Amino acid sequence: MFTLDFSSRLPIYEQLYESVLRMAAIGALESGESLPSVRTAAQELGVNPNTVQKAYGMLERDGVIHSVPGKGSFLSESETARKLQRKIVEKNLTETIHSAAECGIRREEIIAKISECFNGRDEQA
Amino acid sequence: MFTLDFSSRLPIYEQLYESVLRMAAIGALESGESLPSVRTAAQELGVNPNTVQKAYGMLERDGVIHSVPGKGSFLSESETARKLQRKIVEKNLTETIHSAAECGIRREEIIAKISECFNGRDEQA
Amino acid sequence: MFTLDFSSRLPIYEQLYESVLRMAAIGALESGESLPSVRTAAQELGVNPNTVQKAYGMLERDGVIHSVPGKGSFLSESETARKLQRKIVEKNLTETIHSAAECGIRREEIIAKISECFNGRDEQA
Amino acid sequence: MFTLDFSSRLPIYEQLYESVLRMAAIGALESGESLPSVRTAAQELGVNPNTVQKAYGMLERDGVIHSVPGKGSFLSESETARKLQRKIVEKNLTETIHSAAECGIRREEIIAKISECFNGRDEQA
DNA sequence: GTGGTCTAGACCACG
DNA sequence: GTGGTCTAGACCACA
Repeated sequence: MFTLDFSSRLPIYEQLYESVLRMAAIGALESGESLPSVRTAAQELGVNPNTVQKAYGMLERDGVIHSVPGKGSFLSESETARKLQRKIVEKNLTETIHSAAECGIRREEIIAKISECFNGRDEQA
Repeated sequence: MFTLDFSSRLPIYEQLYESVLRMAAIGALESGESLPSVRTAAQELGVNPNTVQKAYGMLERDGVIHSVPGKGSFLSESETARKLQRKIVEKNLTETIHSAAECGIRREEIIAKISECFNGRDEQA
Repeated sequence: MFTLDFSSRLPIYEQLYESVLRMAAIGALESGESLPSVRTAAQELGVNPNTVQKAYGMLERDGVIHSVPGKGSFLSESETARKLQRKIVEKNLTETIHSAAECGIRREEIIAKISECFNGRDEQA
Repeated sequence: MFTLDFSSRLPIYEQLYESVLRMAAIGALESGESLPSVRTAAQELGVNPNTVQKAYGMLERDGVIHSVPGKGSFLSESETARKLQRKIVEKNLTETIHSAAECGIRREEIIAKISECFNGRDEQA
């Protein structure tokens, strides 16, 4: 379901947060769809329920999901997820490009990198 | 001297590492130039000497600086710093662009962002 | 019939309790009027019968309704509901105003808020 | 230092959150002032460090405090706390007054309540 | 010493 | 069964 990298420096709960957000943003999860329960997710991912709870808590705080005690956790309007995800990615982009510019990477090189990354993607659209 | 942000989530030693690396990469520090001693830097930056020591240690490990016992720390070939910095920035760029592509940001939007960031820079070159 | 907000943090049974109490207090339900059966209400509201049972139980405990075995639940003297509701609201008011006063909100601001809330209400009375 | 009510329905971490926020909002804590460490606060309050951590985490997320690993937790601009506190209290006021209006409490009664609550307060100003 | 993450396991309220 | 809170205790990174 969700991907975790235990050797990463990023906390597990943050990875899970991003994982759910990303899936919601790209439409792999739909509005109102129910997420795996805290315990189920914990078991499947091999982590402690508290860790999942923390990730779900952050997602709820940010309006991406809403948890109903006794019922489960559900995706809120997927538009919320899309907007949030986009905001995060844009922030990352701006920061990264700035730091690239600062150390003398030329505009053309970045654009070349973009082409690399988009290889085989645009053709689908 | 070097820039630190104490409210950042990045460890101080890592910020210091990046700060020295960046200054070396853009030529603000020259090959062979001497760095402030661990104690001096610690005092000026208002941080623990251990923290400076750790940053210097990492820089030495990566060949950016070299310590001469009893004399201090000196910048190695600035070309080393430039290469390393470039490698890091390119890695960041690739990752960021990939994640942007993954969540549906279009190629044109990224290029637009680049133009924003480079505004007023290219003219200087 | 009754209003429930499933995304609220308040338990459903408590929302239902308040909803019935409010309707009784404002006269939308009259003395002796029969309430929907536990099962009917549960079905219409899309909640678990246990939940309705719990709300009804609390209302009966507080003398707002009374159940006649085999016949159903009926509103008691609506005066009871009014008094209870009033007691609750007054308690809330006192607490809220106190906490507002504690953190430096001025008397005039609260009175202004009251005018906002009563806009278009007093005229009806 | 901070007040907790273990018999309250409000979670401890939320009580602690509100307690710190209130003290910051009324100026009992000043900008930049250091808060008791997680462990210290936990011991003094007789709760688990994790509980304090959760409260501190929420305060940091809301910009009221900022935690520096290895150094401690510090109050951010106290203006942030004041604004947040005010926003919360105003929301409570509006809700409470609305519900009072809904069940037929008259404007004058609420104003009378205000006078009760402000007894002995305004004279200080 | 500090904050931060994670686990294991208990208990409660809700449905 | 569900989510939510809390505890106890471990471990890490940082200063």
